[in-house]
Amino acid sequence: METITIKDIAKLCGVGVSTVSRAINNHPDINNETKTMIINTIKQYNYVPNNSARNLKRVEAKAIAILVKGITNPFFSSMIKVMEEVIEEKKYSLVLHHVEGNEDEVDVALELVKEKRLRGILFLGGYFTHTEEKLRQLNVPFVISTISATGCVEQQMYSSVSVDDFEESYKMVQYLCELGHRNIAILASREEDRSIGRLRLDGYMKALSDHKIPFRKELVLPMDTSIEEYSMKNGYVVMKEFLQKKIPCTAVYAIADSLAIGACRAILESGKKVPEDFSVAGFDGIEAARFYSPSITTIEQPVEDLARESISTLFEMIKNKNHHVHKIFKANLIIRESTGKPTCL
Amino acid sequence: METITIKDIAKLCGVGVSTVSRAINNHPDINNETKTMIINTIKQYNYVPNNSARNLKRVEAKAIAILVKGITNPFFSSMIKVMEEVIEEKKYSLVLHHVEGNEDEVDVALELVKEKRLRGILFLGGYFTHTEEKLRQLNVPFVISTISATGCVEQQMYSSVSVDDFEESYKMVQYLCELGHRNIAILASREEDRSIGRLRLDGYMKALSDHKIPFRKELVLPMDTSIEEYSMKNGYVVMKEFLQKKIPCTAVYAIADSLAIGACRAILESGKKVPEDFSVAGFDGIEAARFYSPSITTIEQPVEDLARESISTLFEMIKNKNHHVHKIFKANLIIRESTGKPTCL
DNA sequence: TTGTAGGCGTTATCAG
DNA sequence: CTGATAACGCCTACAA
Repeated sequence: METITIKDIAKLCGVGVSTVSRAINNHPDINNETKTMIINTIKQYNYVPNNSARNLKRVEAKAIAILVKGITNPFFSSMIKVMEEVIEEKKYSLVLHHVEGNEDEVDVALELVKEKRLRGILFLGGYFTHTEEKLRQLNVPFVISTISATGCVEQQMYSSVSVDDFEESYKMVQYLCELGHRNIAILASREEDRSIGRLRLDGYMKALSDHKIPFRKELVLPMDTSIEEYSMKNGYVVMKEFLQKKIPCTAVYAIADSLAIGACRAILESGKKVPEDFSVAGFDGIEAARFYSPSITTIEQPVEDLARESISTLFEMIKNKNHHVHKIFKANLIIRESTGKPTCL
Repeated sequence: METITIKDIAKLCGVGVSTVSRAINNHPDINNETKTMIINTIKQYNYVPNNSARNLKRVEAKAIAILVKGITNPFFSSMIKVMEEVIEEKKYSLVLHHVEGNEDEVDVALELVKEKRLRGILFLGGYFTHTEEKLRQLNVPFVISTISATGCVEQQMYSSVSVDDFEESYKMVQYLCELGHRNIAILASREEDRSIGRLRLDGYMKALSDHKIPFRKELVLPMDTSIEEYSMKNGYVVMKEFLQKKIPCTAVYAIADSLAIGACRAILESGKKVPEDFSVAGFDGIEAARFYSPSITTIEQPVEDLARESISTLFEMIKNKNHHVHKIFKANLIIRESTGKPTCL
């Protein structure tokens, strides 16, 4: 019961291996009868072609990969779902690959390109601060989705699709300011973060300054590095600690919905109410924010648009190597129950 | 700038390919100087070995795969995290592979085994109603995690690790009964479900009957098949529809926390309260259930135990082909804010 | 310690 | 329409 190969099938059918190959791959030049005959024996003997051998030989597969850093993120899940559909429509095969926290997504990509003969790559999540040299090695088209192009590398090399994290963050904080809040805490990312977390923090700072509200460091609450990033628990723990300090504050803006939910819980447990005592706002527009109670005011990213545009941009790049775009989508401020005017003016 | 291979490196270094291979794979029989020299040129030319070629040649890699059906499920995410750690400790490499909704997990496994020369497989999620014949083809050890062994195939072929879905479900419904509830609705899976959804429903029915409560079909609310299974939205929509019927009912038991959260929201929006008007309970013990407000009473699956036992069982099977176990863990009933005595007796 | 040669399972090329 | 046969890129005897 050793592994059965294409040769075995060929022998069994009394034909050459190339004929079997043709049968498997739906090649046109093959007699219909021999084909069905071959297919039958394949079924009978449960023959499964070896993908490694295929990939090795094939010049270029019609395959693209999605590299996801942070598969837990429910926001990515919905993006992937849409992408899967589109890729299938295009008759491409999809390699969905998860990048672990300590891996370098570009290194992973480099390997995968060789292994699977990819035509293109889609990066989802991660920080994406890579040297130009490294990106250049990746000689297939790629688009960075969901991460604002921070402009640290040459933009002619790739495409990106995202919302304007700075701008949208500004929008949210502006909304809070206009409600009358002046002491707005922000649940932010770790201080070293140079990616979206940073941009969202910058948006917060700009909005404050435009509303003549002095920036106060003690209202910036970075995530706890000992707990999983962007988790509800992280928001909960950080908020709990903040509440103990009794720093005057009427609103909390979390740079992710999950953090906002955790923060709400911490507030409620401290005997305070949302939005009466604290307004709480999030970012992303995940399902849980909508069903939480109170439902969470958030910036809803246009998942469907982001996903579709990412994919179609990638296909465009595959067709035309010199094509590249940096597309920014508008997100929506969705006002829900968790925010309101400050009561304790 | 064509793809660079091991031959190129060999030529560049003025050595044979085997020497390069030895350098790459940390073989002992190699001069240290030549080795560092080779490693350097590899770095300089950004050479990356082709995994397809490697897999093709390798007899058996130290690799195991996790096949996940339903990567969205936050419960699986936490399991995977633990498994990753353990696998790394054991110096095995992990192939994490996502099975799409319409794919057959065993077919996928069959391909992967050949492609990657796997030593073992771990199945997470899915329904797992496969013919014995098909499972037999899979001639590497595998363990089914999280899914109760339904006993429809010979149990000597594989191992399984899970909680007793029937028993735990019974526990929850019993708790609700003992609180005094007699009209308990269940948010269940689709009717055709023969897997955990069915077992949890059976546990519900048994508990009712043991408490002399007649089973009433109108209190069984199957998920909406047009919406994603086990999503908050599904729970929300189904519950909303149920509430409109005004069927007498004081408690809702959802077979997943996500459904419970959606249901809570529907109840709250209808102007009723949890737990005063409706007690709501879930199953799984996901993070969101803990941070929701009201926090959700649930059956918490022992994630860490399940994950560790799954992996160690698999390694045991790899060592000893005849080894197999069907391990059942106890889960914990966690009583939180969403349940209480019925007020409208 | 190092190099040469053969083969892993496919597909592509090119004669028949 | 079909069948040899040569790659694909790497690893591993085996010989040196």
